[in-house]
Amino acid sequence: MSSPVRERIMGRSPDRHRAGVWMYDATTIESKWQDYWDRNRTNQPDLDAAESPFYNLMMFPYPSAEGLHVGNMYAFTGADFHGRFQRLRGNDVFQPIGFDAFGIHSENHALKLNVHPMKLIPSNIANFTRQLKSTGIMYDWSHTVDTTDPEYYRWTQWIFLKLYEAGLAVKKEAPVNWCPSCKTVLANEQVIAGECERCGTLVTQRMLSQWFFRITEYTDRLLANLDTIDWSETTLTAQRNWIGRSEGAALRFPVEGADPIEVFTTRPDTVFGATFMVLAPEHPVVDLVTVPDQRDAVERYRRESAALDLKERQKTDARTKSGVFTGAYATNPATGEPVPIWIADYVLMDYGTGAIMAVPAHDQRDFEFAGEHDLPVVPVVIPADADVSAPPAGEPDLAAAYTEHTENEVLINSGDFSGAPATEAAGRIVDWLAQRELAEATVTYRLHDWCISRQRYWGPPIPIIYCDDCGPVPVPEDQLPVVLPYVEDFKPGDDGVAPLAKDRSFYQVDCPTCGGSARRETDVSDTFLDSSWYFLRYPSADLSDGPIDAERTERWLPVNAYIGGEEHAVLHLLYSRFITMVLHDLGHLGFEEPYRRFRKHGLLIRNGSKMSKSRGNVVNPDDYIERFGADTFRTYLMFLGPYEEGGDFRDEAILGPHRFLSRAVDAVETAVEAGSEGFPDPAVERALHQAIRQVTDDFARLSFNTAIAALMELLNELRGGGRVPTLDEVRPFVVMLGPIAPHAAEELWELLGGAPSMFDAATWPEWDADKLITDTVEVPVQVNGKLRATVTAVRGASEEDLRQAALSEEGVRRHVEGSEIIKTVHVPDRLLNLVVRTSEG
RNA sequence: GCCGGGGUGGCGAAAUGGCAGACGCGAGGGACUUAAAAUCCCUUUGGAGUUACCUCCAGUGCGGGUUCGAAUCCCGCCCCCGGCACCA
Repeated sequence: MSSPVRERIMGRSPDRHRAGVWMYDATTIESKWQDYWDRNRTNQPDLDAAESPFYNLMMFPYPSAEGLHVGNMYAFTGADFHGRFQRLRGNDVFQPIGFDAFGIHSENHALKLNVHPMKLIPSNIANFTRQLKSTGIMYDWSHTVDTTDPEYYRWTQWIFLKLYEAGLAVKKEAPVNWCPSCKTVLANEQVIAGECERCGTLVTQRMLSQWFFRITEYTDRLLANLDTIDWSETTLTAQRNWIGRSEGAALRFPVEGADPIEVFTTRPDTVFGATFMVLAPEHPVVDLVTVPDQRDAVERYRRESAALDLKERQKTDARTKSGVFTGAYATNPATGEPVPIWIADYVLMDYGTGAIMAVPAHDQRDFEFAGEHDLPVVPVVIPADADVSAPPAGEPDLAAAYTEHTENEVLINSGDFSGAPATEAAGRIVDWLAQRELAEATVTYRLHDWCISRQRYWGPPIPIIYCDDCGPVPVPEDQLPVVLPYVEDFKPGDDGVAPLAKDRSFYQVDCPTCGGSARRETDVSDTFLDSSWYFLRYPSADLSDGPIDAERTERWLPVNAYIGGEEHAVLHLLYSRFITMVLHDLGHLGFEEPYRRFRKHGLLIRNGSKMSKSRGNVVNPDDYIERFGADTFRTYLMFLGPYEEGGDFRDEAILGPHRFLSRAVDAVETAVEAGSEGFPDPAVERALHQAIRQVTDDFARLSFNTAIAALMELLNELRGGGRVPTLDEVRPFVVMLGPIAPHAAEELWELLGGAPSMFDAATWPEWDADKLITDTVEVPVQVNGKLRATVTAVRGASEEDLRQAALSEEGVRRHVEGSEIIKTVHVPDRLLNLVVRTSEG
């Protein structure tokens, strides 16, 4: 009762009944070990000499003013379980953290609070740091990254210059997504269903001169390399879909007064059914071909569609497709027939060639358009089993004309190709047209170049100077960083001019080349550029004369394990792959894929929807950590459900993990008091080895909920029937508890006489296959696949022995009597199934 | 509409071709206690029959199929969640 051991751990304090539940003194233990780790640099691997480096990365947070929320912590805790597991397995684990603190997100928040981001961000970071340190996550705080630190973004700017030198950063006038509320350009990836990702405002289109990274130069590699990296399958699929490779053909439709109009199609086999063409309203050919009579109507339509915001343009009822005839005709390259040229806003200028051949019989949208504007519909593909000899004639039946593309189709109404299978005809038609230079096989991608210009304040200035005489001049490397100046009025203007354009002392400079008067670029770069290389910086965060140290990078990268949210599957994860590839090609990196392994974690659900700030259902972890301790909260979060699928946050369930840890402490304390050693009980020893096998496998595949369940089961076994476990029994248990509840595990490890820190001293237990084997096994016996009995048999018992044992069971006999056993299925030591047929039946 | 992930007790879940519901929450009962809390023990899918014990039937969103055997594999639906969306 009052043994020194108990005094020591529990302190016999009134605190033992916290949260209405008995518990060990988590507060004291957790601060004790956090101090210990800090003082002894426990979490700082030797970056220059580690022999078994393991880079365990998690997605760094944006430090919001609300602080760390449980969703962040869920992500980090899973990654920490994995990192600590790797550490106990003998690896030198580098697990850094940082802050993605630039960007519209932060800036908007500063605007809302009316606090300058240069004041707000540091205090947010301080708060995040405090919270993160309370979670017991194994961060190396000596190598953090803050993207707003000039010593960091100096190298972000350096990367821009490298791309510029390589011709991969170009300025071009382009229609861009414009958010009227955020007053800035958005990348396609930031437009969600026609709305701004940040504020939900409807996005409009504008023409602006912008800096683009030519990521489209890398599409093939970005796609092909996906087959070589070990990532969550769903993430790979998301990236493949985003890159959006589609194979097809470019077909040219000759037209008078202009070059032939090129279209892209994935179905060249349907070209005989192309009865009209549709161009995007902005398409340059429109000006050349529109007949005088139609000019007014065309101009009006163009103005109308330009004024529509994206959302409006997209949600237009599909059955009322607007459009205007240009009065001009092109020639269908296959039929030689004239086809009318229309413009319509359902054709997008920035996909394919901005023009389509319309095949109304076989495309839903073209069909609707034809119906709306009374255009001819000619079916050219029918199922192979349909009646080819009787093609539809006379008035086209619009409702019937539309057919889905299916396998086993053949062509009709297609000249010499009629009767040919559609898939095969596609290639032949392209070849046939190619002979007359009217077609070629091509590939089109959905992926666009990456617009990195932002007409905002809170980002790294783009390091370019415009000189009247020399043109755009890159800022010389030795003049980096181009420091973001303090600007009192950092609000964006709605004229598309960045806040920095109001600061003459910033933009007025001499040309670095000719010395003449020049003007700095006043746009800043996209936040995704900041985060596209942060993981490269971590190991070299203490380096000031370069972005990365070659030797350290060689030792630690590529990243061994990256864990993060699926929401970044197509943004950050694509951009960072691209930047890594470019730096590789420019000779700065020895690898071209940044993350060897990526696993997405699931979403935390609360009240039926995902936990996010925009849904207002976020939970702050501070209260839980204070009431139950970080160890309990960590265990609870990972016990909710499968880590890769997410979980339902219901806090009443936290008592389970809480009791588990309290019982674990109690078990080790009683073991130390009793002081017994060895493995006196074979059943318990077997349970221990089973648990080691299960927990080891589960940690390796991030199945944390089942790993915790296995340890709970083991603990129940160790304490079953009031049993006092031995020291040898609890030792491996404590080690396996390490990744889950590191503070408690350290305390118990020390109590067991181990040298701190356990993460240096302890080794992960091994399971012994011999110890798992029992002399006898319980074999389920089925009759016709239904369980009828379980028989105890010696391991490796023969089918005949099992059969005899089974037939002596009352429950089996009842179902076999009066029937004939026609077959026996025997899975050694696992199952016996007797298949019977009723004799009288 | 398209892509991805799901649907199993009152709840979170486990089991990936071989004993469905491990582990935990909640609930009910009991022990301890003056009492409460905490702790410990038992019960907990539904139905039926026998009530020491146990037996039978049904059951993993719905309908089919493959198999000696299906939550798991195949086909066709329905519903929920997340993402994308006139992508030619």
